[in-house]
Amino acid sequence: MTRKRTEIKKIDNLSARQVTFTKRRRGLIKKAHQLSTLCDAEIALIIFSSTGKLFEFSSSSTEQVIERHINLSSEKSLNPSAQQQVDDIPCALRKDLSDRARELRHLRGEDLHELNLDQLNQFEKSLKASLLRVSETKAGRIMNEISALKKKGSTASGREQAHENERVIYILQMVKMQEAMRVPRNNHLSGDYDHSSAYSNNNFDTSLKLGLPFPQ
Amino acid sequence: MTRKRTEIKKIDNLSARQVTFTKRRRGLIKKAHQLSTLCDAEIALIIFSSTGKLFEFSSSSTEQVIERHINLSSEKSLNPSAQQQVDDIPCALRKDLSDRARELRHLRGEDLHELNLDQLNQFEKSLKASLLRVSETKAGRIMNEISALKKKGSTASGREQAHENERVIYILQMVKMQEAMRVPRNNHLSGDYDHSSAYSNNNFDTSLKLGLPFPQ
DNA sequence: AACTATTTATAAGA
DNA sequence: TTCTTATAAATAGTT
Repeated sequence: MTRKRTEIKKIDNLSARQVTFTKRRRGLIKKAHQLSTLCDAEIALIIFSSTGKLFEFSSSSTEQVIERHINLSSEKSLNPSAQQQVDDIPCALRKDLSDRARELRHLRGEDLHELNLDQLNQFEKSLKASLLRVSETKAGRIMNEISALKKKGSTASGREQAHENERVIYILQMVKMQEAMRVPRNNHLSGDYDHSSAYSNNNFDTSLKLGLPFPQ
Repeated sequence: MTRKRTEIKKIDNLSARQVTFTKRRRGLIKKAHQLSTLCDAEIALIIFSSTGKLFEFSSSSTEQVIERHINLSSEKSLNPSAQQQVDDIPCALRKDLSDRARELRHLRGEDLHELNLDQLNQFEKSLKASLLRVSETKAGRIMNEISALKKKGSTASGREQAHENERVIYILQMVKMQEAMRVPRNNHLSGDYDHSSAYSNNNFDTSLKLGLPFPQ
């Protein structure tokens, strides 16, 4: 929407993504407010950033709009059990609990035998996505540390400098660690993998030798 | 916002209001979609027109976003007693639920800002451990497939062979995939996995060398 | 955090 | 309703 036409796909660069998120989030909430005012509409807008931070706008209260939405949905759904009474709630809760417990076990790498190969692959994918997020979060932290240091560095003097130097060394270690622990980005299942990235430092034997009478 | 600057207050004229509602509703949903795509955000947008008609947009499912919103709200509120029913059991359950929800969010790479750098490193470690287990599990599956084939191969004859070949190709793809999706070995900082898994039951005469992260 | 060149959204008119 | 168009508003890249 300016300087250049923007393609609508995930922004790779973390800081650019954060900036765009802030700008567009504000714009979106502003528009939501305008629509609710101009046209007397009831609106709830819930936004979770990729880091999990919550932003919301609501013309009345988010809970109220959610309730209205749920009421309408459950009216639509021909499932009367969805409207259980007090007695059923613990039951549903229990189900929820055990579902989550199961997912947790899997995410911790436990009971993986319950999953088939496709599910395992799916799972590996999402674990990698999580790792990527952790990396990004760490990278963000480290950048903040560095820019804070830079600022401070210009005003630091005398004995402060010593402590600061230690801090710099610590951060450099963090950066190295971050480098070393980076996970390859490609996680598509089929075809052409990018072996050029991130695999240069692995010390596994990657040769595949199968004594079967079939082409590799 | 054109031809004339628009004052943000309820539009008196009904048909003008309806026209504006339609236009701006579309615009808003478009923007919400763009934000969710560009910045990898999870968004739910619920719009009730003044006549009570529901319009909604959600990057995943509205219910999912609502649930996340509710979880976060109930976690934040330090007043659990207000949400509780007569029993203690639902209380404990609810607590359990939200604890697990929180851990799940972290494991999915959400809300990582809640963690400090050390916790992030810890977390990265456990994610990698999980990934390793997934790899191992997949490797085990693949090995089993191969040895099953081997056994069958000796007795297979004629037309069975064709189907079997397909199966082998499938497995080879799995093996390749396994290769490509492997995570680089952990480094000094994140530590020390136990690589002493008992994967030496190599009881078929075909030599299989997989770049698996444990000793053969 | 501010600027600005452009793109995008949209109010009014056809 | 749909399309057109003049203009307001949003915003990507830059500083």
